[in-house]
Amino acid sequence: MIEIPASKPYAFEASVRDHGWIALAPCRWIAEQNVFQRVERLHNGRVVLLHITGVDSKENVRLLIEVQADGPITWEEQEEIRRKVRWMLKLDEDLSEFYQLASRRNSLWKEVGQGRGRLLRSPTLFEDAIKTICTTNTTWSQTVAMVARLVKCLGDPFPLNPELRAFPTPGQVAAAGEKLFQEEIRLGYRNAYVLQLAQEVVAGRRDLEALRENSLPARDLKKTLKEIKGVGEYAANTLLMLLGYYHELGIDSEMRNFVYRKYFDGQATTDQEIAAIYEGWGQWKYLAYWFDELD
DNA sequence: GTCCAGGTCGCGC
DNA sequence: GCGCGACATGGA
Repeated sequence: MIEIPASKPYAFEASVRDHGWIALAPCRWIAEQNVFQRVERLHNGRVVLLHITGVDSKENVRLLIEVQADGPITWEEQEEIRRKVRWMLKLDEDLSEFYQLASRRNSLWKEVGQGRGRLLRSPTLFEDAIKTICTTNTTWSQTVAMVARLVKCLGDPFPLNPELRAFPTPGQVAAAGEKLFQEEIRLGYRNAYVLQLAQEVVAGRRDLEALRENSLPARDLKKTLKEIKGVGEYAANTLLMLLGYYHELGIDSEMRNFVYRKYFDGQATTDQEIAAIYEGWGQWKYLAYWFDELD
């Protein structure tokens, strides 16, 4: 059992579930046990099953990670799991300013300040980029199905239960031919985008994971993200959000419909007017959107 | 059959 | 910069 202390406020269950990402393979929420499950392929190729749960105590929240594997876990493997879980759960992000802004709002926002907002993300930007591409111009149920097929067809199996599979590596995606994508994985016209991205990463022409290191200003980061085929304005801002930059909204049909209903009496408006709604949130606009609700 | 869903690309202007 | 049609897939 690996243990990670998270400082309060931190609402484990809400944080993990507030973003739809929990529904995308190889992640799963096990409701009966309050457990976040994920199949993870470690750097050395070993596939393990993680069961993560949060235990509330006075001083902090203890995250307990149960690792199932086909044998003992080495110290290096433990450290990799620790690092990946910290990243997925965004434990190192400082949300205090967001909470401060929320506390000035009405009581609906009070709960947000109780430790929500650490939206779930994937261990790699490669995985999040593909998942984000799979949310564009489709329905959520199809996104879930697309990602499930990608994992099922290409991911490495968990040895103790081969039906559970890890998210495929760039190499595994790149090695899958167009035919397999067309006949089995069926991402529609996104097949070509996902394949191209994987090929670029494998060829060393695109270092996605370097973008996770906070070394670029948000502006350059966004420009780099939009160079990915299939990533436009919405997807780039969504990836920026996952990377911890919330200053721009990822405006999609879902957000438009929500804002029209809540703020414009159901009437359609421009994206500029949508942005104006969240202007007061400064650097936290996109995060605020996630917790805005119809009264 | 038609429309469209948590958009983006490539084109012409 | 902006407007527009095309785009795979599957459900209503």
